[in-house]
Amino acid sequence: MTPDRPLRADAARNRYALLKAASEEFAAHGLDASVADIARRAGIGKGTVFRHFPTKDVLLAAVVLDRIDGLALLARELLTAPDPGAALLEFMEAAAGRQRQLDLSFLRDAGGVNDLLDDTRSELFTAITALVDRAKEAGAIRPDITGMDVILLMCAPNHVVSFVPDAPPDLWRRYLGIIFDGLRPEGARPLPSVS
Amino acid sequence: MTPDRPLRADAARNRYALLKAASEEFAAHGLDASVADIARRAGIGKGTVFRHFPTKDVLLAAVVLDRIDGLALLARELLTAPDPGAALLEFMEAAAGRQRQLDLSFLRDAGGVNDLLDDTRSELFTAITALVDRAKEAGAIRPDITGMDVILLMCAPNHVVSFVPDAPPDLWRRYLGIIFDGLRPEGARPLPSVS
Amino acid sequence: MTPDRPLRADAARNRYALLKAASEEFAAHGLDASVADIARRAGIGKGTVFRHFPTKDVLLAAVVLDRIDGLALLARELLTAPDPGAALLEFMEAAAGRQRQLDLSFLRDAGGVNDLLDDTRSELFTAITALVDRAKEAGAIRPDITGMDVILLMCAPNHVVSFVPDAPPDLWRRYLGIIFDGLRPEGARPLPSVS
Amino acid sequence: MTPDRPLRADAARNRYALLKAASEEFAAHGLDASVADIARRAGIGKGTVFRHFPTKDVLLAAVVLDRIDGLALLARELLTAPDPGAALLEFMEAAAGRQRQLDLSFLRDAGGVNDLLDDTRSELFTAITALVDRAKEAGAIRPDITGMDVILLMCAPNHVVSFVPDAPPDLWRRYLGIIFDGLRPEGARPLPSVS
DNA sequence: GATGAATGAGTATTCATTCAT
DNA sequence: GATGAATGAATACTCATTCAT
Repeated sequence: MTPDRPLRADAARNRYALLKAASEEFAAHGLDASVADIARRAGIGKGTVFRHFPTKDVLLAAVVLDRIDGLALLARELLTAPDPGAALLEFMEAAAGRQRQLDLSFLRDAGGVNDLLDDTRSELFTAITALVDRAKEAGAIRPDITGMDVILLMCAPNHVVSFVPDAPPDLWRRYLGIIFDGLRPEGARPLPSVS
Repeated sequence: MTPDRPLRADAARNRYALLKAASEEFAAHGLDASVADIARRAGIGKGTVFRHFPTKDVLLAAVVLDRIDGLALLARELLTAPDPGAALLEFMEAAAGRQRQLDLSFLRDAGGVNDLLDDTRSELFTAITALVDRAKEAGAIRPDITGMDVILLMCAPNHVVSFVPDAPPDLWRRYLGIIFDGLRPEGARPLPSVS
Repeated sequence: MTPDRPLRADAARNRYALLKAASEEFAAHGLDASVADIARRAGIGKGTVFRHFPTKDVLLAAVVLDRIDGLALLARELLTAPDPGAALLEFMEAAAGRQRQLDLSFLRDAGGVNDLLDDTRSELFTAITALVDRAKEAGAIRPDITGMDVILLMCAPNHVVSFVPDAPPDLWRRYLGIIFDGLRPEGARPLPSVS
Repeated sequence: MTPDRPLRADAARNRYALLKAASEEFAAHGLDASVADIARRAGIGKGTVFRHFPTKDVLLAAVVLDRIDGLALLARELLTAPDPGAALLEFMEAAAGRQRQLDLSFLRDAGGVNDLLDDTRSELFTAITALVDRAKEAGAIRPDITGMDVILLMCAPNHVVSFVPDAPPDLWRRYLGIIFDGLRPEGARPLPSVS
């Protein structure tokens, strides 16, 4: 994330605008977002994009890294919240809310490009697992749920909503509510074992 | 679906191979799947693809129609099953299972090409709503769930699993289990109202 | 023109319909006329087109040959008409009139495919030259005009008219009138010598 | 014609080479000239063609505009020449001479793409009509000739010559001579009235 | 003999990436 | 350092021609 040596002021400004623009374009058009559009939205030249990120894939990885990093930070903060169940819910809400701007699908596609990214992903995973364990200990969620389950399911509400044209902006909360109720211990049925 | 007049034997074989190959390629590469790759996978020439389907969009619509049609059929059958709750779960399992080869995202993208497709989509929606209503009357699922919720959520398990590299082939069952538990009346919390 | 051995009745019918359709399609769309459209217009299958003419070029040559042959016939008949000047004008009118269905541009593009075509072209040239010589002897046209001039200029009126969208169907007569007046001896200026 | 702001040196060079190559390829192969061939002839990449002109049609329009603009300029200049008949002949000679590289057929095919083109075409028409009127007043050409006649007929010599393989490069002068004699008042016959 | 399904080379156009300015 | 012009591989689609039915 922090580059090897400090950037010149204008370069830093460009890098920031670039990441923001890329995040928005990727959110709007998926992986098909064109470098030209990203550059235009950032108000810089196409060549400058490639000066900052040698390929489009690396740019994508940087955008994803930004997201993951923010989520990992939040997850660590919530570890000290008083109500573990509420903390987990709050985390999932925050994740879904931010994600609306950038489908975490990209998590899937941005692997192998950047070691830092893999590290940050691990940190996120660790923090979420801790959140989940606390919630389980508090009896807020059923015991057969793992951190990975939460990571995976927190992506679902936005994905689900993406099928609805002109969806109200907080429709995702409905699906997060349902899914979170599925995580609760009340009325839980044993989950199928997976081969 | 069934073409106007019977196809020549080779044409029928090609059409079948083409739909299968298209389904697989679209599943693997999304809408970016190239016609050339589809043709190669089907073992036919590029031109033959266009003889059967005048544009890539129409081909996509045909693939999607195949899926939707099968699902609608199943949903109608399950309307007469003895246990309404089990029937709904079975439907969602079948949907998720078939969908593993073709992300229903395509539901979203293949509109407007084919009237038959729109009709079949409506039929699917009607049948699912009936399934849901029966399950609600039987007390198998909470009363604030709609047919649309089910349609949307039944897409989630596969999406969720798509983030897992080398996932076991039935991992999706785990997430369907969790989500279905979220649909149950036990321990249900009121869902957030949506603006 | 006459094929090596007599065709079966249906084949002959097809061949005739094919030549007619090809003539019309070439007239309407130029060399870009598609074999599929020609076949459709003739009411026969595409494969049958290729049974009669091994390539599109050969089909074109056959169409052109038909035209040339008809013109050559007419030119020979007019050699015995009483007024040589009127005969030449009549020939040019007939040529332009028929040509409206098939731009003789094809004369240019259909060479080298068919010996018979080259022969017939020669016959046409001979007959026209004779028509011109008679007209010159009668003082109806200026002496520095050759048969080739007439061949070339008789194509011009239709070409000229092709630039006019929605041209009245006999606009070409206006331009043939002007050009023919240019062939007359009255007011003729010496033509530039050509290197 | 002159672009909005000065092009970089290399871009200007490319643009010029591109227009030249396009003009030649269109002349040689008509509208079927391929963009790839044009690019190759210009010595630039295919993509560069599309940077300069967003579609093939626009490129064609640019080529045609170049021609028309030059002709309109010349026509306006000749309006002040001392001998109106000679001025008209000179104009037609120039038109035919330039046209040898680009059949004005394109006048017909490049419409609707470019407003400037339509305007320039109108200017050309106005100037030619003025040239013709002056020549009529001077008695150099017959009174029943219009500006449109001249526009149409000035295309004819090159078309006529295009049928002659290996034609001497100034053969068109011969046919322009004949046609121009047809425009003269001496020996003019009434033109057929057109429905 | 006739048909039309299959083929694949060819076309216009896009876009990530490189490089001259 | 920044720019945007140039590049060419890739893509959807067409059509003359071949060949199984």
